[in-house]
Amino acid sequence: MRSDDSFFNAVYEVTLQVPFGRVTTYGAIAKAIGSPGASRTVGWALNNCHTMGIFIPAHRVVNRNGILTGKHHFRHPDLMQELLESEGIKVEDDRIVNFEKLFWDPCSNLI
DNA sequence: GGTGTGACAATGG
DNA sequence: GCCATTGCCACAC
Repeated sequence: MRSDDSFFNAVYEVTLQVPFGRVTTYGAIAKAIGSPGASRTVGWALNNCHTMGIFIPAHRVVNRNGILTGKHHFRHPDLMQELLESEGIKVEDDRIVNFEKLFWDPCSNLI
């Protein structure tokens, strides 16, 4: 930390800016922060987010297939689906329903 | 400074 | 159309 947390911070910023009831992908976030190939590192950053002691709506972040890959990394595996359903997003078989419609591109909606 | 890993993505068979 | 492999970038040891 404190070395190049700009990358991590960028990931958190984008993730926090995901609108209510919307979801995005690791690749989209990576691209939005200027590293389209760092999709894996995005997940890494989110994993460190809880290590830092801050909360990130990672439940809105899924892989390009719309699958809740990292749900198991939450405090409770079901919490991810709970939050998504609470936002009006339907999750079936750990997958986002109407993922294409709910997909939010930070690069297009960035302020 | 090199190696391994990590919640992915894209391509090939 | 699905399974397996490689590639990306950044961080931890």
